[in-house]
Order: sequence, then C-alpha cells, then structure tokens
Amino acid sequence: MTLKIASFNVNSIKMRLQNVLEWLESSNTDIILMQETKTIDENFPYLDFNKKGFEVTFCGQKSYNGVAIASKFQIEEISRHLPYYDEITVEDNQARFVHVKIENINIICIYLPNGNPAPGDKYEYKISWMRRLIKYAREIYEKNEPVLIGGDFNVIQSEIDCYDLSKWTNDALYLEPTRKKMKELINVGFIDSFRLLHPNLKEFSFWDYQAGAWQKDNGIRIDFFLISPEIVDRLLNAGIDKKPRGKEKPSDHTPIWIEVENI
DNA sequence: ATGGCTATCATTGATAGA
Repeated sequence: MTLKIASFNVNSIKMRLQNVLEWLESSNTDIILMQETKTIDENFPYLDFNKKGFEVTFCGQKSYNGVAIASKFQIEEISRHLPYYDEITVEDNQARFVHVKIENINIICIYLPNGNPAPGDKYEYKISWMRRLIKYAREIYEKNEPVLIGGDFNVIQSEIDCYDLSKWTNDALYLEPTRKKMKELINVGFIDSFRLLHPNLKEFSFWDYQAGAWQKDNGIRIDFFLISPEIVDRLLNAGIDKKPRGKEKPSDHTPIWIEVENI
C-alpha cells in the first residue's frame, strides 16, 4: 500500500479551505501538513476535514503562523512545542511546530521563521529556532524510528532552488548562517526527498504575489520533506504540484508531496 | 516602470510575509 503525504503553506486556512479540500480529494492525499493557518484553535474548521474523512491536529494562534496536520489515519499527538534547550531567547509563543505519530512514522510539521530583516532580532530568532530544531531532530533520530520533518523551511539551499540568486544574497532565506544551519540539520541524517529523486530539476514551491512573479516563474523552493533512512528506503516518488498556485485566490505557496510504501 | 500583492486585525492604516 502507498501512503501519499503532502505539505502546503496555505496562507490562511479560512481563505484557502475550499482549495485545500478540493486538492486533497483530486490528489488522493492521505496526510497533509499545513502552515500559516493563521487562526486560533477555537476557529479551526476541523469539521470540514472530518466530513472528508480526515482527523486533524492543529496548533494555532491569532493572526500569524499556525500549523496543522490532517490525516486519513489515526493521529497520535506527541508534542506541540519545540523545546528551548539552552537557548537564551525571548519567550516563544509562536505556533510553528507540531510533532505527531501516524502509521508508526514520526511526522513533524514546521513553519520555520522567515528571519527578515537580517541582521536583527528576527534573524536571531530564526537561527536560534534552527539550533533548537537540530537538537530536537537529533533526539528523535537517535531513537531509530522513521522520521519525517516537513513544511515551510524558509531556506533557499542552493542555486537550483531559485530563479535568480543575485536577488537573494542578503536575504534571511539565503544568508550563510541560514544555509549552514540547514546543512547541520540535514547532516543529522536526513535526506531532502525531492532533491534525492530529482537531482537536476529546477522546480519551485513559492512565488511572490507581487511583480508578476508567478507569471514569470520567479519562484523559489523552500518547502521540503526531510526524511530519515527508514523512509528513504520506502520512498516511491516526490513532486511539487504547481496547479493550485494558478487557481483563483491562491496561496503564494503550492503543495509538495511524497509517496511512501506503507509497510 | 527600482514598484508591484494578500491576509489579519482593527478601523482606512499598521504589520507580516519571503
């Protein structure tokens, strides 16, 4: 049996509800990780997902951020907070992390901080958040269980992931400390599933609303599925579905997906 | 054309996104 897992920065679940539900059906997705839901938990439209056969875990806040996971299979909730570890930082009330277990796979949905403008407080927060994520990822990895970290990483890893890198050299998504931390995370033992299966494909997961970026294909690839070796062995396919970005009232991101053998 | 758009919350303007 095949398990299809997707990730989609929806940019408001309220604005995108019908788009998301239609896409879930047409793409035959079993599990979807969502980011930027932008709503408090009391207002999350979980009943609409239930009607389509999905149960949902959501971790939101007012106005900004917010993550959620909808699944046709039973969700076991593990954690909604990325630990602080020894980070000296301001209190973190931002809803950017949820860790669940579905079909014996650890699934971690993240909305990694943007970090602009850099340098500044927001960039410090981004790097500190990445340090915490690396520590968390290492802890889970060392349990030798299947792990998948998916979502909006807000990181441009290399030239192939960007329409024109010269526009991004001083951006928080591409600055050297950002890429260094991303490499550190991957070096825990994870693989970028899309890049593994498509080493030379220049495809994007985000296009700005401004400046006709979509029409000119001025995009960047910043949404990923990082998978542990147990999942790599079961990986059947990986892709990016551009179609939702071309619809009416689209998100500025488009869904990414993988197919995994369900054993 | 060195800008451009979208969403939220609170009120027509500020903030955030990437």
